Amino acid sequence: MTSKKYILEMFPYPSGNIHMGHVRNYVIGDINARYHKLKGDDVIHPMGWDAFGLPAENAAIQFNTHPQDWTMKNIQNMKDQLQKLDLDLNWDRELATCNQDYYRYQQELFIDFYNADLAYKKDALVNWDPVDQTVLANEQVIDGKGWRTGAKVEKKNLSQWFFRITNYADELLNDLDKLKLWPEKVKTMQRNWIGKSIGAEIKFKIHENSDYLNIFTTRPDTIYGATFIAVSINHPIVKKSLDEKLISKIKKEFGEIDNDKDKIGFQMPIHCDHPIIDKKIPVFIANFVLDTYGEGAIFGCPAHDERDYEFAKKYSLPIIKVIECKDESLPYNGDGVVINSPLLDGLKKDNAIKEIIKIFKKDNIGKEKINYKIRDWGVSRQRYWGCPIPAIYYEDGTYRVLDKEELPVILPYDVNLKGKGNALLNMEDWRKIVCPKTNKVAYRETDTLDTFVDSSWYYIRFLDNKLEKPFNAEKVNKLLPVDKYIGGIEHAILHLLYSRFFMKALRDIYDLKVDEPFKQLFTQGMITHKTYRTEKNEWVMPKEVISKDKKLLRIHTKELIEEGPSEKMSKSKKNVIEPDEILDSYGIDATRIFMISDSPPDRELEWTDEGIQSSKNLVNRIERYFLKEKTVISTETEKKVEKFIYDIEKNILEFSLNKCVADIYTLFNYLEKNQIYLYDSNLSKKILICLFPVLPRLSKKISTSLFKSEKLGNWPEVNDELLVENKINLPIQVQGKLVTTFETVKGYEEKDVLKSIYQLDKIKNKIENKKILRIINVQDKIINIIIK
RNA sequence: GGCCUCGUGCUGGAAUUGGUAGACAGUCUGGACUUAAAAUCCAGUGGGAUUUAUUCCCGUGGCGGUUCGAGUCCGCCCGAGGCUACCA
Repeated sequence: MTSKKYILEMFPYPSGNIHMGHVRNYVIGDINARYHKLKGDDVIHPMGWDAFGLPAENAAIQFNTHPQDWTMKNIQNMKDQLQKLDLDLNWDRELATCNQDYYRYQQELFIDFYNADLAYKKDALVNWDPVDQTVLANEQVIDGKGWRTGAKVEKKNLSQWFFRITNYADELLNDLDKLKLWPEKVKTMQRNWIGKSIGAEIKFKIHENSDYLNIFTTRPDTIYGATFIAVSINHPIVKKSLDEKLISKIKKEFGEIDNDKDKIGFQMPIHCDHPIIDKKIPVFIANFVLDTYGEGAIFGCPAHDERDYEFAKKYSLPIIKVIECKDESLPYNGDGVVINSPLLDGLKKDNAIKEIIKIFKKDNIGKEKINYKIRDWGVSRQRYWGCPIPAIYYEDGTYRVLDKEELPVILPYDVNLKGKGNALLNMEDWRKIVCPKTNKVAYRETDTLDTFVDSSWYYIRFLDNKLEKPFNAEKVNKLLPVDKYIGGIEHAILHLLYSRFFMKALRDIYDLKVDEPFKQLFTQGMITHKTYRTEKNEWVMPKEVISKDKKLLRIHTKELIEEGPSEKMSKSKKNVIEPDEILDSYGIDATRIFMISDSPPDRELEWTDEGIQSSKNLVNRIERYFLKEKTVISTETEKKVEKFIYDIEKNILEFSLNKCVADIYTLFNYLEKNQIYLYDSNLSKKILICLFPVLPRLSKKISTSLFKSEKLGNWPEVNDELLVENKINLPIQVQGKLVTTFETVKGYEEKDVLKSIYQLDKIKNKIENKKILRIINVQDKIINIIIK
């Protein structure tokens, strides 16, 4: 029975050239795709381009070109390089996210999301790069500075589009358990990112007026220990209580601290009533309270929280112990018996939490609450080179999301990128339209979508890349999830979480039957290389380094070179190996072998000259082997070949590709050592088929010369009978320690074996004059003799 | 600080998932071939001891435990890497 196999590698950003990391990624996928084809499966193995994004704009400015031209040129170049690698890809499925026939359907999806209330617009504090005049994503802010400009990032209140990923927080979390074929590490990272905490929401009444302050806590059991309230500077209560001038002064002070772990606060002219005890507690604005988590307000319990403790010490606030512990161990945030809390005394943490929530509920001052760390996904980007958001604004400030009939909103080509900020803002002709529905003047949205939106659904578009709808629901139901998705761990959270969200959202909008986009995720390791630098601390490319008299020298200048540790290949350290050059010198097969030998594919692979050379030697050796004249073939040889088929298949399926290489060596070591040559026998056919996924060129070449055909048929069925090895070397232990092995056959009679081994000198020596207490015979595996 | 992953020869790594530790490869050493180098082929390559053998002992970061038996399971400790970081 044939089945479908959708094998996908994360599509590349067209930066200009394929690098070794890509090669490793695609070789791993390609071996799988080729194997499944040989098994007779319907294999989908597409390739495309994650083609929108800021680097294109930067390059356009730098090289005086256009992002589109730059991107298209890169795509062509990289496609040529991929084709040189001879990967078995479905090029007819190719897509590029910057093409109209992709992004116009993304605009449709945006409208779907909007209509389903999964896309919305709101004012939000965003990271604003004052030099580039653009919003930056959180991950583009490094140590509070813009990654490109190095300018200190400001918080700015802007109206932004969001996707309601928080609607799916619980499902995204729970469904991780269903993803049995995902690395545990990635799932953990996603769990942490979603950050579900169970606790309580408590209403604190403001003493001076009738307002309330909501506070989220995971430790309501410590409520008696609350001695202050702290809120974020952006909390609405701040605006109500203080004037603008003072607020900006505090903001400035907060911004000026050197160590951002230092805690400072400002006491507000208001207080809160403690919800249980009859007392007032002060309210502070504190720099350590996050406005993006919980309610942006906390109650401080200094005795049982490190941050609150530090803050209380600094501002001489009372510290009340409510969990039993030694005074020296304060702040103590562990479990324990509640004290100094009349309604909770004697209870342990869990019970105390339950009890206090009961009391809160009864008095209507609080309830249990689940809080998530994950925020809604801000998708607006003030950049030109992205998918235009299909919305328009009227002069009165109202806006309308377009209807699908009004699509596409095409990204204009003639822009001036030299100005500051989003080039679309200056495109008056493009921006200004007359709304066909109202006949009113309107302006197009100039923000474009985060490029992570582009990559959140491309795996669906591949199934029908020319369809005049975003996707074909029937095909999605039939062909998704992707069976094997291969890529770098750096996408563990963002891309993979966004894609999971998209799949679930689309499922709900279109009534699809798919819950998760990727059934199996395989994260390949990076490729490392030694680093080299001159005494002047200049990085030097490996190909410029030669070894002479045990010293490393730079080829042309003869400068002395110092060798550094192996690190991820990077342009900045120049420790890169160019795939093109390797392919030219060693060929595709040797490159493929090296990509999977030595290290398991999910771990680092260190590039070495010896490694690639010995891979080439293996390829040559196999080619030479098949030139030798045929010899007599024994059953034992048949068995070895059968074992090879079984092992290599198992190892391909388990992504243990390094072991596939070992299987190949083991087989040819056996054949050559015993001078068994198979030439044009049936066994050769089987071997060549099994070599094909790993060494396609070589396998084809030998097949053609021996059998006059490139294709030798499907993956061979493993003959189980030949796999069973009857003869075994049974390990014999005395007192659990190996003494010798005994050659016998499977299914031996225990007493016969014992009789024979008692005659062996080694055993005799050990058990002479001793009493045999017990014989442990694990049939066909081991015999252990226990003596006294 | 929190969470996760992982500690096996000189190196990358195997080990049927609790049953012969070190497969396979690289490196290095010696030998064959060669005018020479590369390639190729042969032998050796965890540590130690000795009577040099079809020998013995030790050995999977450390200590302890479970078991007839532990690289594998459990507890504590040490170390490395990754992610995340004032998440209330």
